[in-house]
Amino acid sequence: MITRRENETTLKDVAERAGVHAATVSRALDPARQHLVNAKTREKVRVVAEELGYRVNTVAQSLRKGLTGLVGVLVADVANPFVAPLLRGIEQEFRTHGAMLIIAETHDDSQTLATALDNFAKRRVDAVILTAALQGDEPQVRDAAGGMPVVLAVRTLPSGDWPSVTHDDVLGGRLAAQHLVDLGHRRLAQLKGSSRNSSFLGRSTGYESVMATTTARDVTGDVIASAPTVEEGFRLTTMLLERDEKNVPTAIFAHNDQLAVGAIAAIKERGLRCPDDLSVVGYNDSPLAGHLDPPLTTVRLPTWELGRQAAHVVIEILGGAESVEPTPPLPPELIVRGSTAPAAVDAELASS
Amino acid sequence: MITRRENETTLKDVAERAGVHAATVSRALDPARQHLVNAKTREKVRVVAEELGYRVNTVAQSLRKGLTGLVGVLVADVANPFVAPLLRGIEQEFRTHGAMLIIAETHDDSQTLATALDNFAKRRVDAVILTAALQGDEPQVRDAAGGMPVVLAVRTLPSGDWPSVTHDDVLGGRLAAQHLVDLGHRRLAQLKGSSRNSSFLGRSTGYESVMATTTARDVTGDVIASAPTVEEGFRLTTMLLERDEKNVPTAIFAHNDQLAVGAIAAIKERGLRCPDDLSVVGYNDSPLAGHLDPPLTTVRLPTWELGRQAAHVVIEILGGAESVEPTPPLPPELIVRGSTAPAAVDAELASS
DNA sequence: TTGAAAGCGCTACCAC
DNA sequence: GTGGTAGCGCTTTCAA
Repeated sequence: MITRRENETTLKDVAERAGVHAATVSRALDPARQHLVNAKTREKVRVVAEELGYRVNTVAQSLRKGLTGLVGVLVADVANPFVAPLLRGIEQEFRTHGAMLIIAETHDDSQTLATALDNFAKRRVDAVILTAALQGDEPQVRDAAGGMPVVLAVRTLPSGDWPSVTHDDVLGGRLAAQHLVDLGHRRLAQLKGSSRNSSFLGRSTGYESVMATTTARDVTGDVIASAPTVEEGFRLTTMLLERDEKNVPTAIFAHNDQLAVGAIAAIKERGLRCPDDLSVVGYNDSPLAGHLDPPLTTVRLPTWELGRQAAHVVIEILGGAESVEPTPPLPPELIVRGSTAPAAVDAELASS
Repeated sequence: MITRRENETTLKDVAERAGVHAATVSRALDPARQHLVNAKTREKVRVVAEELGYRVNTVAQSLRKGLTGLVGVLVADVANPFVAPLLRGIEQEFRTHGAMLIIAETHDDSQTLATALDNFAKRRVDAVILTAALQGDEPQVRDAAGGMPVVLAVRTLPSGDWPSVTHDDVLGGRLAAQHLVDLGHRRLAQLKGSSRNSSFLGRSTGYESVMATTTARDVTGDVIASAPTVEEGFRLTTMLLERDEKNVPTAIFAHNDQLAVGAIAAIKERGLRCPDDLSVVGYNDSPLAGHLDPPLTTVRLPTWELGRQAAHVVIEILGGAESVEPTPPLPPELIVRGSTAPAAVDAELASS
């Protein structure tokens, strides 16, 4: 049996002790309405409230106002390194508005996503920031969201039904591919994440757009990581390295740092060296990326800023904005470190 | 102006359409009370509720029941690598109870901690899991917590006023120190975090208990990291290496992986090698620790399990348990990798 | 400037 | 097995 909290000081208690009506206390304590109250009364109320250790009951307030000051944030995986800065950005932006964040994870499962959204809806969160949308989730989001405002962050959805704030993953993919091509690599491959995830899809698109305009070959084939993990990076790279020589890449663009780390491990395992034999580019600039062996060349994202912008869009919507201006995708930055190097003299090239 | 949500389907709407009383709908829809309702009525209500897309209003429910199903989790820093598994453990344990987590950060600032607790209290969370307590925060916690149950996790407080679930940091410190001593190191040093943080304090205690029983020397001195970051690890280690030769350690126990990474960077910067010249042990087994250069020897914590246990204690308290049995500290595990090696033949030793 | 009354949506209790 | 009533703690009219 769960026991309910007892003996809480209520508005009425304060009112009685201060010798005024509850409504007056309510007004006196609300910064937005204190001016309606006589300065003396206001002070009296403040003092009594203090004495009694009064604390508003946000639950009652929410019921009455129809607003909870709660924003639901849905992430695929709290352990993902970009989640922390994202949450910080969101929190920062909401801090002045007194909103708090309620967080749930989807683990990239549509059913879990639907359930989480439903829970948010029952709790009457004022809005949802959804960072875990996968292509195909539209019906779940539409149904479960009901009347709640939803803002897509990090990952977007093709339908365009919801405002979204994203990184420019196409640019990130281009930056990575161009860097490798510029280093003289002639056979490149991607370690791709699921294309239902718009971030990964964008990275592929960017990479491919570069490959389309060079004479370097894309030897990726149709490999896709079943999950963007170190283990998958290792497995897929091992497969790439086992191909006949003409189809082994000399440079790999991994869709995130974990895949990249797995790739490097596979390269070493095979007795090859990174970057001497193969170059590897990661994505996300995870916390210790610069201290890996070798230090990882990767793409850095302004995720904190993205969080702020997503929160800002929410604030606009809640403020009654008819339509929010589309936010341009935030540009990433290539961080060149030790895992990429000029291509070794290449048989294919030499024979031409 | 913030607009309030309109046109929500309420219990009453469902009741009218189903031709029954609201109270009946309430009973029919609550798994715990459906048995009080005639099967036919129950089904009828279910169907109508479905049709109308009815969703309980948890806010009203909470007000009435005096229970929100919300648990506040206070962390020092969401980016800390152990936060993710901790949250998962907590969430996992609460999932069946339908509770959700509301999260706030303290950045190790007492004022921020007090404010966050106050916000939790206003929102009438059912309990707080506090992972960010620092020695000296007792008054803030006592005041701000008011009537809320508080469970200390990860970090504990000397006063013993609150139940707490922790890792066995003393053991962790001993494991690290013993490992280095066993490798033959004769001059060891710690990279210590603030002793107001019980985790760091425990690690020191463990380390010192080992040092007290060997002939190896502790050359730590009174250096303490102002923050447990890579930069501080670098700065402090540089200082250690600049000392006269007899006081330069050949092995370093860093209170977390970031400090360890900074230490390794400083060692390299000075033209020395890890582990050939100096061994380094970290703490936490951060995600990419095994892929650093060199792979980091570190202490792994069962943080997921800790989260589960903390949540479990909360559930017991909410269940009305008079007193909860103290939870024994969870044992960590030493993960030996490449950053530690036998001590080089030592001048001090050779001359003896 | 303050008070009184109503009601947000729900559930506990008591009648029937 | 079901209905009625009251009330959780607050804010918002409206009236004085």
